[in-house]
Amino acid sequence: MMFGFNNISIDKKSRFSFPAKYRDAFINSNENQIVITKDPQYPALKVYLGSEWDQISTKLSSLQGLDPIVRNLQWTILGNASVCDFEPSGRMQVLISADLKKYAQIEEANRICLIGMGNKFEIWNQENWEQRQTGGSLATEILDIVLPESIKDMSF
Amino acid sequence: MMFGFNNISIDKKSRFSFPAKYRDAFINSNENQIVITKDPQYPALKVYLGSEWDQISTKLSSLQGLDPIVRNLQWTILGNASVCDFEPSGRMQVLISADLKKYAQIEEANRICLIGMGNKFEIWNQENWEQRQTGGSLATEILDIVLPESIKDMSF
DNA sequence: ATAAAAAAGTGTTATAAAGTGCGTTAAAAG
DNA sequence: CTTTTAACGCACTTTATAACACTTTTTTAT
Repeated sequence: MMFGFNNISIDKKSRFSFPAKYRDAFINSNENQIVITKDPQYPALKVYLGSEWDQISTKLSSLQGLDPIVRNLQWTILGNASVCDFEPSGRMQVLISADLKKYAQIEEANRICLIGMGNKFEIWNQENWEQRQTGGSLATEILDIVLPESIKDMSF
Repeated sequence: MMFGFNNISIDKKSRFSFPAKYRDAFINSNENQIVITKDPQYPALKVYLGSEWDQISTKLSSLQGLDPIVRNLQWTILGNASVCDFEPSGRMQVLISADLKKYAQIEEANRICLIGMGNKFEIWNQENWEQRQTGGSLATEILDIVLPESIKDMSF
């Protein structure tokens, strides 16, 4: 399990490296892939370990896509996923694509917030994160989703 | 069980050590990890033993994150947790990260209040603690949370 | 269509900062 | 007075990041 707040840098080529404290967790769970995709509610990114992603993506893609909310979630989460090969014993570096950077509004910044949420991470633009944590609301956030039964038990 | 009030020092590298009186309790419960995170209501920190943390974090991360109140709690508690390896037979020293120090308003102080609450501890800035104990209210405290059913039975 | 140039991606190294461990001194407790 | 505990200082280790070099891919111009 990976927890905690990290303010880290992204280099000129849009790479960041996971803090060393997560290395053991990655090695123990034997991960060699990392998936970055859009957060469906906020201007932020989700980062899943390969095994976790397999479960989520399998379940999500099997749902009935005629429901508009489900379809939207499928588009957002599945349709923007970027799979990165990942070497836990190495530098644990990953690239953030231009699209995802744009979505999370971290285009010109060289720092991001990487938030360990247990079985996944979130990536935030620093200003957005601070605003959100101090109670401010963000222009693009989507809160009033009425969830269909099929995904009420899923957590992304 | 660990109880009682302690006024202790933090060194230049932001480490503190648990008072020796808690050593037996740590050894008996066979803990080798300590988790420090934000208190969701007050400008203070919570300190959990590893086993206690496992329960809380597992439950909290399994909840439906599309609910904004749940998501906020997940951010605060999971997203700020700092897991420290911990040797109960040794110096019982742990590091407080810069972020957590800032949250608890203990940035420049070299003393903190460590309060044993049974199965967890709290860490307070001394002035805040005194003010709180004498009935004063604190600027950043958040009291008016309406909890969803899913977390009404949890205690943090 | 081909070659040159530019851009994007990958990997390595060096250095400053952050974190860790341990011995010594000072203070408190028995 | 002796023993234990807390606080401090120092040295060592690890980590993060910026800078640089190289490779691959894409774009541009002839």
